[in-house]
Amino acid sequence: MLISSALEILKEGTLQDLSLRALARKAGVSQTAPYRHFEDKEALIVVLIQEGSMILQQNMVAISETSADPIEQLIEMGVAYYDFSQEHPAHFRLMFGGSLEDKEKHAHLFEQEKKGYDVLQEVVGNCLLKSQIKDVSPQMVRLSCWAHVHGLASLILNDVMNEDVPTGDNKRSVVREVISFYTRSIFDK
Amino acid sequence: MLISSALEILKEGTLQDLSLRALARKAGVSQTAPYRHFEDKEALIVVLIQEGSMILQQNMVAISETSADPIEQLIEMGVAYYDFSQEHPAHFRLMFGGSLEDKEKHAHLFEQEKKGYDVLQEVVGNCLLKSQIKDVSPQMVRLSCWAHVHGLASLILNDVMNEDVPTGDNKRSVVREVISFYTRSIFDK
DNA sequence: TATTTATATTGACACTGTAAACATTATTTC
DNA sequence: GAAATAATGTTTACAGTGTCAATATAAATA
Repeated sequence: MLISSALEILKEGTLQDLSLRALARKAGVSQTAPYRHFEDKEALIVVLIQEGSMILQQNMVAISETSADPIEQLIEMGVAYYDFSQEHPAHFRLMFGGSLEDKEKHAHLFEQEKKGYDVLQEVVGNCLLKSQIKDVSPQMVRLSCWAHVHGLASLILNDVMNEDVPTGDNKRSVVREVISFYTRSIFDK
Repeated sequence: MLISSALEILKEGTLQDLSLRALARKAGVSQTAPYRHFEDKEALIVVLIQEGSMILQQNMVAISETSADPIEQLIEMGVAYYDFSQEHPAHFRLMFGGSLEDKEKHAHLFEQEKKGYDVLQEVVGNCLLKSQIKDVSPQMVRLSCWAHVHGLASLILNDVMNEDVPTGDNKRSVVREVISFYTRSIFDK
């Protein structure tokens, strides 16, 4: 299918390397055939973003149900966010890399994102309740949480932190350690 | 000059819209003339990244000298990082958006980045000293700090957090608030 | 001045997005 | 089943792109 071909291309290349014509070639079809399925290239990207938002949101919800402790939930959601960035790097980059021209036009895309965001809201709220922190707005805290985990995922995905992040398998355990450190620092008293 | 023209184009467009030919047109010169100045498009991007790294590093160092308290330093450095992302969005995206094919080939680019990173290292080290935190690796903490601020800057730059981040001028004060909240949570006992 | 070097130009090739006109196939409706 | 309709595909074409090769000119140097 066209979409899976697109992901295949993005697996080892950037947005630049993704072309509707290459997709057509992969499908063994004429160059303009994909235009019967996507109005233009942006429409293809939109579909990919939708797909990615769906996967991410599902992962986050699923993870949030594996523990009763909100702080544990938050940590695992963070790790799940990182896992998503590693398992679906193309989706991740499209979703958060500013791939679209005018966000206004595609506001509906963020509906899905907002759902995952609401889950985060709830968990963060529970963490705050449990830890008797006052005088902070829950929105501010969830922004901080998301930013922390998002930055971690972004930096690692783009190979920016080679110095502090080891290569290979223990990368993930370092990520868990950092997220855990952050979360406990914020909420444990 | 070619570079400033490039930045002008990137000001209202993505990497896709930056073309050597458009640069040539802006300079009123033939389409292939820019190839006397840049071996290829990637070489242009490399120069832009170098420039960005320089600016960012200078800003960070300058800011770190305006206070004696390491925690204040760290907060101001975070805000400076955010300011950079807003004042030089094109540079920021190129530097951290995975614009280059093979990072290996351009390892020298990260020398500059490492310098800013060393400054961060030092400030974080001082924060840890002051706050008598034990049992954590300074590298892990600086990774967390950078990730937090980088995520914040990235999300805002890419319009992802419209819900929690107000539009306009008070955006910056929210950013300062979040960074301050984070830093104090981590280091103030 | 003569020679090297830096810069610019023209022309070409293989890509890309995308539009228009046309052809084929599949699906639905009678 | 036959006819009409919708979905899909093809060919051709245009403008824009990165980039190379060959050529010309201007600037700097010997």
